[in-house]
Amino acid sequence: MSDKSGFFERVYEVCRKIPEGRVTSYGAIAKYLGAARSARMVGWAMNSSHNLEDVPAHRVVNRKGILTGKHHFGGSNAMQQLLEAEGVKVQDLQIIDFQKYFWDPMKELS
DNA sequence: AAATTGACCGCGC
DNA sequence: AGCGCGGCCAATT
Repeated sequence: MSDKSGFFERVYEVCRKIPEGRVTSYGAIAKYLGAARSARMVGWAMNSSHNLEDVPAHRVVNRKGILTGKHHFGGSNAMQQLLEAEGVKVQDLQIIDFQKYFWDPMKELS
């Protein structure tokens, strides 16, 4: 652990710090890591994080609050179910009041 | 070993 | 105001 050799390890760490009932965007995480332009990389990190149980990737959505990666959660609406189960209202793969549930790592963690 | 994709975001026209 | 493209790092084929 403490393997800072990878950009991913850092992403996992932030994802794990996401409180329940809260969501964040790829760009926010990327920006917190100092790579605002590497938002795509965050998506890849999640792909690996899929093997890790400590990383709630279902709390990570895109900038619009849309569950872009719900297809990677098993091909079902599992991701939406998980969010709703935590108190986040999701409609048609889009989070309602996304701005209200938005959790900024560099603003909350700072 | 090289080329392409990948759960994105911000800017340009 | 709407559509398109380039950029970032790494993994996959």
